[in-house]
Amino acid sequence: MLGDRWSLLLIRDMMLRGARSYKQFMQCYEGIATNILADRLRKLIAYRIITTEPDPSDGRKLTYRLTAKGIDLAPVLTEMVLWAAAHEDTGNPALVQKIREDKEKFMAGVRQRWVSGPALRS
Amino acid sequence: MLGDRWSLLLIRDMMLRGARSYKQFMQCYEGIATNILADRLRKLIAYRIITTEPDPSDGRKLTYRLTAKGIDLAPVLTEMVLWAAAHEDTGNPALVQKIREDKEKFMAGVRQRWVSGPALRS
DNA sequence: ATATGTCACTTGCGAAATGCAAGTAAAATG
DNA sequence: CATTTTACTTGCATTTCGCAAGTGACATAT
Repeated sequence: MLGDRWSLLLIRDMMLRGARSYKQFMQCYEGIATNILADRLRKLIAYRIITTEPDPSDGRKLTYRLTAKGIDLAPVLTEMVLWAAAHEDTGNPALVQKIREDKEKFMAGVRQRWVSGPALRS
Repeated sequence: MLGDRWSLLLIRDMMLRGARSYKQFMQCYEGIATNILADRLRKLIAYRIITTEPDPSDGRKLTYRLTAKGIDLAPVLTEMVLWAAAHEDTGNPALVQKIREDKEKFMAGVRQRWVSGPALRS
């Protein structure tokens, strides 16, 4: 279900980088093909990990949003980031430091970003 | 790196079910093709997540073992099991209950099983 | 000692998934 | 009204996967 190359990366981009639109996904982790991105978003919606809603200020845009089920993946992603930081040389040492200082606080922050509102990034 | 259908399942089978031989992997999560299994084991060895050593009592057998790096995936797998239990109907409710009661204790147990010795299962 | 069985694979091949480039429709912008 | 932007789709070549059928080293039974 999440056992493919991209699904977890997309969720990571939503959680850690705040990606919410097709275009942002294309930019965030460059390398995903447009057809694959469309397919994975469709599947994540089918699995009820994300939802989509139209942007009221721009009829072209869609906003992708993590569901409660998706937000509940925060502990998994958090542990993955920590593991990668410990065993691979990976980006964003500041983020890792922040997570290590207070894991629970970090995850609370992730959840907070998704409870409501159209806010972008942090 | 772990972004394929089988790698994480293999690690899960080692951690949770104590799988240590090719044959056990074939039986544990039936459905993996033999060539894919061989390939994934090779890659996991290349990534230094597992190692292999010959069985002294039987020249045909090989024993696969998690490295420290592999054992460090325990928190990731643990959170995945909890997530799956919360949002999908998945097997082994007893295990989930055990994890929920004391997550740290459970992970300590996982680590303990891999520090030494040829013991099988639990 | 030879035949059969077991274990950890490899090989070949069709099917499915992926990557890439190009195209499209609807809405926004100049 | 022409051009851009956004979120896709389509076609096609390449890669990966799944399945069935070997293979070779070792073990076991006769």
